[in-house]
Amino acid sequence: MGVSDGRSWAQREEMCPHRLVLEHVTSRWGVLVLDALLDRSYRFSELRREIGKVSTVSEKMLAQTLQTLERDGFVLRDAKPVIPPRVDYSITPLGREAAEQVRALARWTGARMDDVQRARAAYDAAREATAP
Amino acid sequence: MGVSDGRSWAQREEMCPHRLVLEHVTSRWGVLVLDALLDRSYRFSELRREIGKVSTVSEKMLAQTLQTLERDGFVLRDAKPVIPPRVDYSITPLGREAAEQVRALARWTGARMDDVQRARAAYDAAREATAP
DNA sequence: CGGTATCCGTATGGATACTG
DNA sequence: CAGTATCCATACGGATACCG
Repeated sequence: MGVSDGRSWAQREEMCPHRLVLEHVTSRWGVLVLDALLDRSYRFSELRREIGKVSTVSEKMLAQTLQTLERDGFVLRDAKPVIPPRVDYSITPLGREAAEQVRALARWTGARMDDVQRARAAYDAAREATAP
Repeated sequence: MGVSDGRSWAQREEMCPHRLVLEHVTSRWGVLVLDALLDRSYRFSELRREIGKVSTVSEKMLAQTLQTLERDGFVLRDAKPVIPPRVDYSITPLGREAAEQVRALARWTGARMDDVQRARAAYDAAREATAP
């Protein structure tokens, strides 16, 4: 298992297995993929563009993320045997449960951002007073 | 902002701010710290040992994680001016809200592990059939 | 179009040593 | 004990090229 085996640390098998799954769904791109698929299914490039509205993702990382989520049973991959190729990604019932919780958490952070901002301002101010 | 400035990518300021906060609470060690502090407060090394039951964390990463969570207003740091030093970490009301959701998500993944395992087995079997 | 393969710079984070 | 500072291996992930 070398440097470029294409698997993130969150995909290798160590520690308790459910920690890994948690890492998958809360990973950088996992969150955005699940959130997008919660609303509707997407084709690969379409999904890349949708996610790109928030943060740019490379093809490699998107493919990797989708594979991981598919293997875990959260995402369904439907490759139509047509030319040009067409692959649709949708969320599974299991994935929906995960995605809803992830989205709830994301919404919560959004809603509490002002509290966080104030906490940060206070923290930074306190540090500036001690170490100017 | 160089190589060893001690801040993870999740701590640098890019993309929508609430994505950053989400990264903080769902980060590798953030999850474990919040989960531990949800039950009671801990001293630094005590917390390190507690988390170590699941996965070993370096002093550096634990300190970094605690600082980030403190700055976001999720964790309260109480440094007693005694010798030897004693620092207690506890969760704030805001942090509790986050931690409860994170714990719920963690519990969910634990509860659904058998579904995930089956999905993985099916996925792997399908791949083995195609590319033996 | 929807990927996979390869290369590669660099942020990430672990080990160690040191300090108050 | 509770950190900070430093060093450094590596895995993370972006860019590019190419294939079915």
